[in-house]
Amino acid sequence: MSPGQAERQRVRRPTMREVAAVAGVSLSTVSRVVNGGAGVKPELVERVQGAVELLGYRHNLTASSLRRADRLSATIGVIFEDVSNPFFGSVHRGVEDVARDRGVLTLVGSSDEQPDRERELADAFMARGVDGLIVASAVRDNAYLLRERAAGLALAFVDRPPRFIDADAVVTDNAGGARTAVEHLLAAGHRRIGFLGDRPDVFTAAERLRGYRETLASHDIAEDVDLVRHPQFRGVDAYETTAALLAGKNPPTALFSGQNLISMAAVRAIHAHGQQHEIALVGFDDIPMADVIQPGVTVVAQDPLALGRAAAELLFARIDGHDGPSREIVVPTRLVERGSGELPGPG
Amino acid sequence: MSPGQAERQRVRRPTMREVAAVAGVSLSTVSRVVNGGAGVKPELVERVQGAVELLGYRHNLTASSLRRADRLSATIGVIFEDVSNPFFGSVHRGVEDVARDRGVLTLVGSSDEQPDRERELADAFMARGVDGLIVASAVRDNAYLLRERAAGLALAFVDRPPRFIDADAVVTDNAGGARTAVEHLLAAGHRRIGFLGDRPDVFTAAERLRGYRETLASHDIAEDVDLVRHPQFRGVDAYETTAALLAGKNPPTALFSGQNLISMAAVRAIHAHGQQHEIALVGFDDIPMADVIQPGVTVVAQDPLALGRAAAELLFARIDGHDGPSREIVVPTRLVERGSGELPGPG
DNA sequence: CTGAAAGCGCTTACAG
DNA sequence: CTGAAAGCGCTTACAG
Repeated sequence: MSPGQAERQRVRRPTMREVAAVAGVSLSTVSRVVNGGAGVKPELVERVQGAVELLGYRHNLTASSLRRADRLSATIGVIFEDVSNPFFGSVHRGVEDVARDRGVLTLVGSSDEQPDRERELADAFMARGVDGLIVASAVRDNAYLLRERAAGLALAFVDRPPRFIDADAVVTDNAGGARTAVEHLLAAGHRRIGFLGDRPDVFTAAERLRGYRETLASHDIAEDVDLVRHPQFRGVDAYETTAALLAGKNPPTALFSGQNLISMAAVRAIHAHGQQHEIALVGFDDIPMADVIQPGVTVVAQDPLALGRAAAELLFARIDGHDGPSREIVVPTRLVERGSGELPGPG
Repeated sequence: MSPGQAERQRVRRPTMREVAAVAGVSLSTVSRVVNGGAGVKPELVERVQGAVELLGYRHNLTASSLRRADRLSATIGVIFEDVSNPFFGSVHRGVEDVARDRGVLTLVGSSDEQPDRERELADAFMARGVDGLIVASAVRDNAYLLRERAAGLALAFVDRPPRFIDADAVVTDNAGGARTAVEHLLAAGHRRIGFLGDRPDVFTAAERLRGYRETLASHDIAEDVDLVRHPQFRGVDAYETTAALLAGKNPPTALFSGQNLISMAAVRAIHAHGQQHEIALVGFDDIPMADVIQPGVTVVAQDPLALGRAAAELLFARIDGHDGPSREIVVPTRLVERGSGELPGPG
């Protein structure tokens, strides 16, 4: 039996009061020393530090922030669709890097694109007294956050802008990136370009679809509704959706896939049917190993790290008391030509 | 100007005391209702709930857990090497899934494999009163956690076992997986098999190297130290290390790469030199799009989701008071043959 | 510069 | 079944 584990319930963590007793000073003095020691005689500082060392005292930030004037917990909450999606993994890292410089920790949760789950997470974060919330929102209406914000919660949206609430946001230039992608395929001579993307009630998907449509329209190409597909579930279903699209009677010669997991499935499907040197493809958002696949997968890359960093910076500005009008930062995309997007069309 | 943001400092969140006043009951009764309402007259429950609704009262878990007997914060801390590494993204998701079923939230941080950063994170989590810690540790000596555990912190190690502290752990069968990989390459006729892996002071790297060595020894193949390389930095440097290894005077005919990011770099280097159909490769840990690359990348796959889930389950058992001896769960690997590992050797 | 006292928002014996 | 009181571990006016 592990003695440490067995004693879990018995041993108590020393308190400031006990440190004070050992150091022979008052509770107030210990608090002052623990919080930086401003205006405390060096001799007392030393005595308190000795007692802290001796007892193994650890500051209780929970009790501290409950009593402190600013009420800050040095903790923020982050809501993503799925922490195991590499895109959000990088956004997460961007947030963490900025938060870390401020000594702030991040609570993270996955909504799985379910509104109820998103609200539950927001509630749970609030109950734990987070100073702010960064959210890649999956709901149609973010008004549920109005009351929280009024109660002092700082807010920043990332990847998708807020709806029915005025708040800071950092988004990728989705429509612009989609235009770049489709223009690129048109320039290679394609006219029948398929679109694969999330349901359009996801903001990013709607924007990318809009960019696709606008570009076709500006080239006087009538939209063929049969070429626009929305896989219900990512991964397997996107694979089948791609396969079905390519097996249709009048298939596209090129594809624009509007999300990283969908792109991976589409690439897989095209390769499975041996059409990787015939069907052109441009994906929105970069995918791993895209340069090693033959042909290389051309993408309109996002900058998820920058998204996360910018969102955290906007959030901390609010936490610091900035109360100017809401800001929206649009992060540009970058076309990365690797081969699949440069396959010539029939035109 | 956004009115909500401007009023951040002015509006206060209603307290239980205010709810009590509005409902015309005592603070105690409000507390009882908020915590489930056991033993409170239905009529009072209703009145309290009405006041809660009216005022928009939100429970303050921070204050609650400070006063509660169990002291539980319903929050755990998780330390990874890097949250943007897809492997840890999946481990994270496994942890979250189990925690979510219990209403527990996760604080997450990246250590970047730096011992100081790991200790800082552990301190920061402790200061915020987490109920337990799941850690993929990067330090040589985890004794720094002894005092925390004695003070009641539940502990579970994931991906790497604890050192100098007796605690629960969930690890992949690293040596066994490495043996499988190297046996597979030997069976294909290879005798000169290179090893690419993290520095051996990382536990997983040492274990995989051990599996590699044991397998060679069991086949009476003398180790060639020139074939064992430890890229200092992942990514770019692993690429160059691979290129240098293959460009040597007596290069290997096969590679065993001991980590996902290193495998990606190795695949990239092999392809860049057009040797993807000559140099066999088996990677430890699966990599994205491995099935689409030509030839497909053979790997010994881990199950990161299972690692995360199991670690969370061990942790919650401790949080629930289980005080049996420490347990170690070893998660098996799975060989996934895709082509690169089946390229024949000269033997 | 230091300490005694009040109180952050809540839970929990205790008495009625 | 309900309420008044004490107190979780800390910070912060306030007085000395």
